[in-house]
Amino acid sequence: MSVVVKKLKTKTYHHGDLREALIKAGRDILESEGVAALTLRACARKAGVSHAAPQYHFATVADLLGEIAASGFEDFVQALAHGARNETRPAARLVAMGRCYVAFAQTNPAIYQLMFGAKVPLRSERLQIAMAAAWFQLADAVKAAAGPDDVYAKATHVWSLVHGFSMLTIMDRFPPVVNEAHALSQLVESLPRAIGSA
Amino acid sequence: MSVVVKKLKTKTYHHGDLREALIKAGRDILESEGVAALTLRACARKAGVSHAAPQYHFATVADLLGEIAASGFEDFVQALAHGARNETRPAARLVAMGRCYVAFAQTNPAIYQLMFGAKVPLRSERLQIAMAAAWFQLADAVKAAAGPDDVYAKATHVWSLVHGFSMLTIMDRFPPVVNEAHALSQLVESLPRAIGSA
DNA sequence: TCCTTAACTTGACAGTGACAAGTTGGCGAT
DNA sequence: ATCGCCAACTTGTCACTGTCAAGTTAAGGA
Repeated sequence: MSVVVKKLKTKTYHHGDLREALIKAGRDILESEGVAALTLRACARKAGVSHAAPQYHFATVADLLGEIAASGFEDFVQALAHGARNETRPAARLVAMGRCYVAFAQTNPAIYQLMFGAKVPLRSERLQIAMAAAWFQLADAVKAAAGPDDVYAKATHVWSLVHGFSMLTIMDRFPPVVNEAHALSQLVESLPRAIGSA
Repeated sequence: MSVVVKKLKTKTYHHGDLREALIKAGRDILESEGVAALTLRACARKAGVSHAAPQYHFATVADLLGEIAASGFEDFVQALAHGARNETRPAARLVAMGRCYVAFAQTNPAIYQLMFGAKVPLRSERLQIAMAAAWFQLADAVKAAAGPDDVYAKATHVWSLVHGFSMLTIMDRFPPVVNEAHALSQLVESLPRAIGSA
């Protein structure tokens, strides 16, 4: 086994690469059991190590959660790019990106909740980079659709809108009178207009 | 003491009215120590009872949190009404309400996080009533400003926008390049336009 | 081959929510 | 008036959490 591990990784101590394995385990737990089950000891169990093993790689549980969230943000950035890849008109690109944003949140509610929840500190560098990438991707789409004037305020508007809708639907916070699919369409279609696009 | 209690409440057993005392204790903890410190046992300590006393009034910690959140929603509804009381023009009322919404969240981040967080279940009747009151207050303002067409989709839009902005600022999720005060002004001023108001 | 030390395990502790069993004291029935 | 019932509480315990401390293992350079 150590031979196999040696092949795959340079850092090949007892486990192989426990750090990444713990992050992967966390993502699996999130998907299968939800954010409430995402526990340091649960990650350790899933990775097949003792409950104190993570300590060596993550000073605190918050640090582990931060790295899991960072990995989620990386996927999120990919999803946003992928969702807008076919649209060439800037306004349509923005709409597609908005749709894609909400779709990611609704398809992966657990990781999305972690990413934007209070449990993860912002001190992870990997997290900050991935968050910034997501932000500037959105800001770029805004700039392309509405010009360089006041881009950040406009991007803040767009982000607030899609994030708010995503969270409220995930949490089931809208009353039954709301047709969420209809409201979503109205909402994303309004994005170019909201930022003063042509 | 039992005489005093008897005067104030009909349900005057050992404590007096532990149920409400626990909710009050929870709100105090939220304000002074934040949402992470809001624990069943912490509420019991603050109310001066044993750790298992809450069990009798709340089947589970989630039920207690739900009632605390409900009490927060009741204040929230008051704040929204109070914030818009001076504005007579429908569009200005909506803007004022939006500003007030964000102001409440930023002034009381802990209770706001609880109210819209994952820890509280929606099964509390008091919570549902207070949530519905907040929702319909906003929906009414929307209707007054933009007419009865598609009110719920428009209210969903407004709610998503102010909730998203509130949460993202509370959680400090915007990059430093964003001027939050400026973005907030742009955002709330856009509300009438966003719902097609005159 | 041995020795250092990174990477892990074991064990303990305080804190959590939940449950079970014992205690207290207010109030209705007599 | 007092007696007994039972709602409202306390005490004690359990499994689980994150964190720390101390012991163990094995990879890789000398």
